[in-house]
Amino acid sequence: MRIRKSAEARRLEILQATLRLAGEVGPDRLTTETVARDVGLTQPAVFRHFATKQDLWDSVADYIGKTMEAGWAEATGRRGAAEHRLRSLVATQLRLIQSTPAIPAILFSRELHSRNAALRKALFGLMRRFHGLVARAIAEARDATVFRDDLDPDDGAFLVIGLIQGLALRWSLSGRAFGLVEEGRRLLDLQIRGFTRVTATRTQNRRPG
Amino acid sequence: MRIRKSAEARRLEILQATLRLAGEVGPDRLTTETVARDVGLTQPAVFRHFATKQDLWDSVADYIGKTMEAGWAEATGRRGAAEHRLRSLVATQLRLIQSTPAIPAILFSRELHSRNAALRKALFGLMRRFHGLVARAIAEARDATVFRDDLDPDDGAFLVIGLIQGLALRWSLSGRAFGLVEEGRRLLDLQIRGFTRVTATRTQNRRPG
DNA sequence: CTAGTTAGTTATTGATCACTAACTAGGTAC
DNA sequence: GTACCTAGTTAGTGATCAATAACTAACTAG
Repeated sequence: MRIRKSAEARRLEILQATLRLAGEVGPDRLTTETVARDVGLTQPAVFRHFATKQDLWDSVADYIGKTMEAGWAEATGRRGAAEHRLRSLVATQLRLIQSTPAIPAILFSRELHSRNAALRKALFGLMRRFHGLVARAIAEARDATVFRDDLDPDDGAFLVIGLIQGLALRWSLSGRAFGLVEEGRRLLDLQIRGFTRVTATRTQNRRPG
Repeated sequence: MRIRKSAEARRLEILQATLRLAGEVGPDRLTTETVARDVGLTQPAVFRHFATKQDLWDSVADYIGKTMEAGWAEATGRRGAAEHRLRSLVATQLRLIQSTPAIPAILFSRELHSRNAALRKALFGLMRRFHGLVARAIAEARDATVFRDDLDPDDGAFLVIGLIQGLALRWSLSGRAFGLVEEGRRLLDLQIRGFTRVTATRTQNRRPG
């Protein structure tokens, strides 16, 4: 059967299928045949829309980047306490990973990186931008005397990002057996408790484990 | 030229070459031809020592596991404060990653996982064992009233492991541009400061940023 | 010295891919 | 309704790999 669609609609279909399938079989094992079947096309039809497979990956990276930036803009745009903005950033990122599990798979895939330096640079740049946003939220919370004043915002942001990445990896290896966002909230609570300035009167004990 | 060696010696040579090269070109892009050339053999000679490539990967995973367990045993064997054991565990792991950069590459490689469920399970099991050791050290430090008593050891261990993984990923993406162990020590200091019980009299301020 | 074993070789095969060439049918402008 | 454009098709190519077949030279036991 031959179903014709507009070039633009097909491009988007192929992009999203690639992204979804990359999360299932792994970025490097994903063939154009698999993508084509998924969107209901023959394999060569993919090359009507993307000159090379590399071009397809570049577009995917671009798509991920735009999606992330949009999410971050929304999370940082809302007014409120810096600590709340920090939570919002992390939650947004985890939701994005949960809905698009290919993201860590692509980020972690050394294959794609060594094959394509541009993609690696783009992903590294994205990570740096996210780090900047997190560090900024931490710095503001520190300046508002909510976080300890000996807390280095850059290092704090590295810990928060490590929290996300460790969680994403464990989630991935576990076969996506738990809720990323809920687990993330609990861990972030703990991490933030460690960041928080402790006044002399406050002792906040819970019963031990 | 035909250089004969004992089967056992060759097996080890091939294993170590695979491990090293996996870190350079990526686990899934690594061909038996590349491995063979590296140890000075022809490609089919590899199959004199490993029945299939899968078998080679299984052996690599086993080798990594044994190396890790040995390192952990040494780090936890030494007597001393629980907090010191925690630092020792993290430092050991980072040293291991620094000397064998393929480890995160293999751990993160979704390709290998989807192709080989056994490998994935083995790696997940290793991660769980490490998590157990870290959690135990944290629990002991908490019971010794060094760490806060509302600190859940499992969650604390997840944060510490996230620290390692985030660091390893950043190190890998950055082209291994910094010292893993030093950077790790600084971040672990920060993380442990967040775990530490704060007595009412202690305020520990440094000048801000 | 000889027979058997084994770590190596060269040559080849079959599978899997990305990508191309040549053709075809659906949509649209006039 | 005809000419043109373009999103599709089928068929096929060349590259890359893991793995095999058949043979060979080095070592080793008797």
